[in-house]
Amino acid sequence: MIIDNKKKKLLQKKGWSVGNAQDFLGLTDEEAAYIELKLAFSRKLRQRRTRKKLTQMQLAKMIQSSQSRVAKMEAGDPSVSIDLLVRSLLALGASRTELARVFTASRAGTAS
Amino acid sequence: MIIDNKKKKLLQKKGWSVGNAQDFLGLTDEEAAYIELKLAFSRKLRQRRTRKKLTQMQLAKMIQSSQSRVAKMEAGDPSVSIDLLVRSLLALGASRTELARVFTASRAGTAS
DNA sequence: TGACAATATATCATATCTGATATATAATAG
DNA sequence: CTATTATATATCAGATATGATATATTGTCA
Repeated sequence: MIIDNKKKKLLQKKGWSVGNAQDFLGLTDEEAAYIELKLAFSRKLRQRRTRKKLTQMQLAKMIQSSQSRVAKMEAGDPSVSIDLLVRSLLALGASRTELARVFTASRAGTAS
Repeated sequence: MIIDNKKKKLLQKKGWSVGNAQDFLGLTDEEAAYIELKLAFSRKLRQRRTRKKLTQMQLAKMIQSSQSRVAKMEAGDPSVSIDLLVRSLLALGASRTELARVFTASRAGTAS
């Protein structure tokens, strides 16, 4: 995803999580869906972590990572893979059902 | 995931997709869940592709990749990320709901 | 205000993933 | 059987992601 990363960074510069992504830059449907998905996982991660009253540092240790990377995960940084997000959520005890819900609840601002 | 890759390869050597993964090597719950998840995506990808009567070569072009990588994706090769699997599925037109179902239908042999 | 904890952002060496290529092994048709 | 097409497996250079580290920013409490 060479081009996408640039696009994604641009997206982040504006506070894009306000609305729904979809092509206000030249994003294809897949690209938009993929980005939204990652952001949905980001939100879920922060939600899980804060609900458990864990600091980013504590979570970092749990998953053998660093505070800065946790911050990036929660910020939806382009340098973070879905793999890492999923593994982190699993480490936080997220169930399959909960992970599945992330997909259907992807639209920004969906509670849960 | 340094150690996991080795474990995963070992898992593949045996025809492990028969049963359910879970710690018959020293897998933690998260590790097992993560691996099963990836395999579930693999199965879904092949399903989507064959239903559309596409060859691996054709799919490869659709996602700017190579036939060999598609084969690896469908084989659940450790060198394939969830990101790539998800992006491929999106390119094949999979809906969010369909992706979500992958999570809950992860146990080997679940139809759909 | 200042001190302290939490989070954010930047950079970088190394690990991992990726597309490409080559080649091997099915699978199918003639 | 032998072509032909599809799929699998191996290797590798280049691309991307990762943990670590440093530092900046943002709380929060006294």
